[in-house]
Formats: sequence, structure tokens, C-alpha cells
Amino acid sequence: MNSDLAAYIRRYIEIDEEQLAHFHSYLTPKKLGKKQYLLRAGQTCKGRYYITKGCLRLYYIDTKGHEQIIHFGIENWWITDYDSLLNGGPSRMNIQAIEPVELLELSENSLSELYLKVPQTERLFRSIMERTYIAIQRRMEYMFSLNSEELYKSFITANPKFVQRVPQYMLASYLGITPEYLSALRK
Amino acid sequence: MNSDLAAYIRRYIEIDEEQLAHFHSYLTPKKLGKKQYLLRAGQTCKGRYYITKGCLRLYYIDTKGHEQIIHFGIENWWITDYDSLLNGGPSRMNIQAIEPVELLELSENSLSELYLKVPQTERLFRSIMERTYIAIQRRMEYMFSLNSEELYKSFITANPKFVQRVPQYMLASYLGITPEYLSALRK
DNA sequence: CGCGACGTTGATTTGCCTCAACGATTGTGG
DNA sequence: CCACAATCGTTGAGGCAAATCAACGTCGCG
Repeated sequence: MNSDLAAYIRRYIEIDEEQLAHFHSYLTPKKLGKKQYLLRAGQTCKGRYYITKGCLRLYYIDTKGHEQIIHFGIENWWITDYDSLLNGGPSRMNIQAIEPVELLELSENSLSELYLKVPQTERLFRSIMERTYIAIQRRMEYMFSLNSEELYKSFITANPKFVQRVPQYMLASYLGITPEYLSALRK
Repeated sequence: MNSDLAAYIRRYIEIDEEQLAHFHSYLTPKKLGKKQYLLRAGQTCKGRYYITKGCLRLYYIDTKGHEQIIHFGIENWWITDYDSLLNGGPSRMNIQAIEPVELLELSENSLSELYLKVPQTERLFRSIMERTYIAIQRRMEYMFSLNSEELYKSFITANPKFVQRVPQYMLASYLGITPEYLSALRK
């Protein structure tokens, strides 16, 4: 029984111990070594993953053959490819562990059951989706407004600890610039 | 009673006539003339708006003083600033009618009531949020992968009718390029 | 009619990419 | 435990996509 997850859930909904236990019974623990994949392009994404430990990246290969990171996932975030998960098609995304990772898997099949058994989960995942949307829209605002240098500065001041967990070329990819140029910016 | 909305809702959830009537009772019709504002930066966003007719844009003023369009809203879409709506702070966004517009307003206060009275609405808005998220993430993929010319071409082939409803400088803003350069691309 | 909104054109500048080469560090197998 | 190979960051030269700025043409509307 993971107390982090309980606290996380209770920030969104009211839920008693029994229901919480129920929720937990739908989760399957999973571990991944560094560089292992949770999802590869071409596969269909079957579940959502709550990260209890470690760090992952969600990326795709663009038309020029370059890795483009959409976002990272760290402790107490969910990670998945919603497009593949909800539309059922093959994913364009890869989800790879940057560090050794511990996850709780919630398969989409069991989630539809869980919605019925513990109705508040409907609200839980609505709220999570809302926050996730707000986050991505804010990021778009940043990308439109700031040049590369400003993007980089604002990111490292906003996430000083996280920056030390990922190689710089991944940061560059996430920010939408080349590793060489990021290196030049750091002088 | 708007049949478009009923059909729209039933694409997401099962709902009987009585509940549907209930849903409708929470909506307030609203009209806006061309160039009128639904929301201005600094105000707090209080509701979501279902568009029954017309077209709007959601934009902000960036650090250099330029208008930056985040997205448009057309018939059978909801439009709102989720950040301000859900976090309660003043909005950085403006929502302005591009054409004369007809809306159905759903205030966030009454929505919390509606969630209790018609529980399926919880699922409805979860599903809408999921689709909205998928849409914005796909858009990010495009913006990372394509150059300005490719962006423009793919947009006009994907939305040939819509393109005729908005001035080109707004399209340019949405695509993240200058009106001058968009003009040059069209030769 | 006259003004404001919109699109266009061209000259110039610049932010960022590309490519290639070179350290420094890490890790891994013999 | 050492040697060699990845992996990662850096540097510099050259090029290009797109921005900036300014000016001008045109339409539609009050």
C-alpha cells in the first residue's frame, strides 16, 4: 500500500479506506531498468502508469529522424500516450525510462470497471486531465513567447533539481532546440 | 432546445430526456457581435461556453506586445480559459468573437451542482477534456516536426472551409509565424 | 468619400541549425 | 584493472529560414 498515492488521490477526491483498497487492487506494480521501454512506437498503449520512483521520457521520431521529447514523467505523475490509449490505434510515441523506474500500472480495461465500482474515480481522472491540459497549454504559451535562451533559463530556474537528472541533449529536445545551440547558450 | 447539443452529448454519454432537460436548464444563451469579447485579460473566467454558431479566438498578448492566438473555437466546441476557470486566478487570455456568435454558457458554479444531479456529466467533461488534450498534443507534434510552409499547407488542406472564415493574419498567429512570411509562402 | 483593416512586397538582419571535429567522462568486457 | 567504445558536452564555420521594418495597394464600411 503506497501512501504517496493515497495522498495524491485525496488531493482530488474524497475516498474511504475500503474504496482506496479497491483502487489499489486494480494496480499492478512494474519495474524498469534504465533505458528500458514502457511503450514503443507501433504498439498500442493499453494502460496508464503512475510513477512511484524514477524518471521517464515520452518522445517520438520526427520526419527528419530526430527524437523529439514531448514531455518527461517523474514521481507522482501519470504517464501514458492518451492518443493511442483512448483511440486504440498504434502509438507514434516511445516511453523510455531515463532512470530505474517503479510504476503502478492501471490498464484501461480495468479502469472502465473501476469507474463503476468507485464512481469518484471518474472525477479523479477528470481533474487530472484538466491539470494536465492546463500544464500543456501554459507550455505552449512559453514556447510562443520566449526565445531559446529565455526558455532555457526559465526552465532551469523553475526546475533546478530535475535538470540534474537528465542529460542536456534531452533537455534541448524538450525545449525544441539542438544540443549544440543549448551548449552555446550556457556560456 | 438545441438538438445539436443533444447529439453532441450523446456521442459521449448515455442520458435520458429528463436528464437532458436538466442539463439544458443549467445553460444560459448568450450572443456576441463581431469583435466583442467573452473574456478579457485580467478578468477571472467563470464559465464554459458551448458554441452553437460563429467563431471565436482565444489569444494573449505576449512579452513583446504581440497577439498570440492559442486556438480558435467554432460550432459544437466548448471554449474557455481552463487555467483561470479552475485555478480561480485572473486570466492572461482574451476570448473574442471573430464572427457574430451564439453561445450557451455553463457557469462553473452551476456545473458543480450539475455533477451531483446528473452524474454522467462527470464522465462527459472527462471525455471532452481527454479529446481536447489529445488535440493539443497532436498540434505540438506538428509544430515540432514541420516548418512554416508545411504547417500552413497541412492546416489549409485539413481545414479548407475554416480558412475562409478568418483573416490571414490570425491564421499566421495561430501557426506561430508572421503575417508577412505567411504572405510570402502563398506565392 | 475617407479611414481603418487587411494583404503584399522587398531589403536587411538574426536566431538557430547543420556539419564536422574534438575532449571528457563513463562503463564494460577481456 | 586496464583498454577501448560508447555516451555526452563543447566549439567553430557557414548557411538558411524566418523575423523585422517600412512602404504601398486595396478593399469594405460608416
